[in-house]
Amino acid sequence: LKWMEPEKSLGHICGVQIGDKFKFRSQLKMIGLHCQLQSGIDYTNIEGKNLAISVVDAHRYSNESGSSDMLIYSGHGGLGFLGCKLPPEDQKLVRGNLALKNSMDERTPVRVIRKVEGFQKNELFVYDGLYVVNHYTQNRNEEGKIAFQFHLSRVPGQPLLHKMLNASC
Amino acid sequence: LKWMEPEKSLGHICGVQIGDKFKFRSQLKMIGLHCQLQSGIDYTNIEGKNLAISVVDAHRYSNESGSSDMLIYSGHGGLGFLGCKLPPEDQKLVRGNLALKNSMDERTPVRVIRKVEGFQKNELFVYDGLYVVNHYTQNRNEEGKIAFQFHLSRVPGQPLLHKMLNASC
DNA sequence: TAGACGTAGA
DNA sequence: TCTACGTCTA
Repeated sequence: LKWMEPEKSLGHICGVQIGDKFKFRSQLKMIGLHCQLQSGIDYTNIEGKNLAISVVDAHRYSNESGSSDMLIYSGHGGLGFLGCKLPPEDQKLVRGNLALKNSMDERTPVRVIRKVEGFQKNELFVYDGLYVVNHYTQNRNEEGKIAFQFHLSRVPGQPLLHKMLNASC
Repeated sequence: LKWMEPEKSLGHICGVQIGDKFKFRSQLKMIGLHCQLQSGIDYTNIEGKNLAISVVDAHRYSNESGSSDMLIYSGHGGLGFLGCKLPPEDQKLVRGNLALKNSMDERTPVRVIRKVEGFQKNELFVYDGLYVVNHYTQNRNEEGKIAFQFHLSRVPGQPLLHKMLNASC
């Protein structure tokens, strides 16, 4: 018996609800919510174009979350993650970054998973539902290197995450 | 129900035989053969002294295995593993390195697990039985940094590993 | 072959 | 907080 890789798809995953919690990235992969074990941006080829299907905000880059329905997600690459000892480089519009741009162009939904503080300092990954990429910026960071920021907004009409979290306490 | 960490102990593990194969480091940890997920040297405090209980040779450092009953195991640290992009440093006689020295002084056995090529390029971890640390050297490597090498020899009277591997093919 | 928002223990 | 002979995908 061989485990079948779940097919990568856009939008909600059958059986997974907003507020569902997971301890390990491997669990996100198992159920097909986010199929990358370490990479923050997951994407797949849909009709010849690479589209982002999910992102994990584990606070390893300097993301920002102004309000509960906004997320500013840093692009990958450039060795810009917090605590990296290697000299910084420019980020490039490739792989996950390019996929997020394509998702913006196509206005396709992106699943968002957030790492949150759980009971007794345990950290958990929580499914926060669907977002769309409104736009992205390409700036130079403090080290003078190119860095992307993708501005996501939560698709309206979904249950509020903090209410789901409180409900399950 | 909570999974109990196996107690770290010297010598053979009950139920594990020489030649037993494992795909993941997490499995070595589960059965208590080697309780570090990434670290190559596992050790524990026995009567006030840190003694090495197991090492994994995954060929990430420049180890040498002259014959089937010898193993020259590189110390950890100093960023000396193959492919490391950071500037090299001196290794220090701490943690795993110190534990291997202590094991030498006490002549206590050290379990050896080797990563080997399996069927169709699959790599596997194989239990190779008990070794003792005969001596260690402290040299300067090509970059002029201090590096340890621990010289282990296989405890006599154990089944030959290659015979066990052939037997299970 | 290299990159990647991991994970647990010291 | 930092280290560490991992593990998977592209």
